[in-house]
Amino acid sequence: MPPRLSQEVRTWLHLHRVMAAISQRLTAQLANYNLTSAQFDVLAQLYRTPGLVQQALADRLLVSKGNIVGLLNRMEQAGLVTRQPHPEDGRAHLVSLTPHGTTLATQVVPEHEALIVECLAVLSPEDGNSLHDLLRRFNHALRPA
Amino acid sequence: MPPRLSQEVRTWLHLHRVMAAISQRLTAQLANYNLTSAQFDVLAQLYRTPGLVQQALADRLLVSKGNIVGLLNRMEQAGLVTRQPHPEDGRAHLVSLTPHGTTLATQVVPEHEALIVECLAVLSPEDGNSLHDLLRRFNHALRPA
DNA sequence: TAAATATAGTTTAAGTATATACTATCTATG
DNA sequence: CATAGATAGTATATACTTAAACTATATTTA
Repeated sequence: MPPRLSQEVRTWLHLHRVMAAISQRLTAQLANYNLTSAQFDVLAQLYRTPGLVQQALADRLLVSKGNIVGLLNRMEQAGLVTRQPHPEDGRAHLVSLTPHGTTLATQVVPEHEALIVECLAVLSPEDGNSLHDLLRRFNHALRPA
Repeated sequence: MPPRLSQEVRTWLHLHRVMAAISQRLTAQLANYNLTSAQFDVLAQLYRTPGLVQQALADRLLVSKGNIVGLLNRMEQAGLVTRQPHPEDGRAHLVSLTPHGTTLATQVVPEHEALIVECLAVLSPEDGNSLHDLLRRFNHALRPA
């Protein structure tokens, strides 16, 4: 007979379920554009910050550099991004959106953000503010350790 | 020049980073026992609720039933779980922990929960309560849609 | 400057995850 | 009872993800 779960564990489970519920909707929306969530993340990052090197992309998306390689291979294949040699660093590649990638981003990034806003809107404005503030502080407190 | 991100999008990004930071620590702890996070989830679920059928396991862990197949194959290989024919349903398999799996669970489940508690402890008790309450309500509000 | 070290990107192996189609069994309806 | 539809589990194809080893280029330092 296992003991009742602590509040902390239940918080962690709630966090998982909230992420899962929202991710599911976002993934479904992106599927309309033949984009996976991982590919959208790359697209949106390059849309906001053009001309990143692969390692910078990995750092910003919190994934390994090896992950980025396969992701960019598939997105290059799909005509969304290009890799160009870095003018100053012979090891690095500058990654950019193609015109097609840029066009897609201008369409899908705002829709994606609108769906996030819609998901968050199930909370009252006060709760939304509280959650944002708590998560921001939580994130900050977790950083150094 | 992209516009500033909305508060909702920033909340979503904070959620991602908090999950990533905590998941990283949990994954590192589980690696000491040669367990992946996915395998731990199966282990802990069977520890708390012995004798589940594969589909029930998939439902509780919010993953596909196909995912469970490969997970159980590897865990069976590692001597952690067994599959037995269901006594009343010829299609189903009852999944149980082996003695080795049970022993491992009694060790690693409390350590895992302790690390979750430790991560949540970077927040004040009041903030911890607020976060739990907000996420519980958020989760509930997201459910029907 | 030469050698040691670090970094950018790639490759590989293993695991995770989904959707889809398939088999076997169960359940409900005619 | 027969069959039509639902469900449990599996197999396959594709994609995501990491860690580790590797190559090539930069940087540091002796």
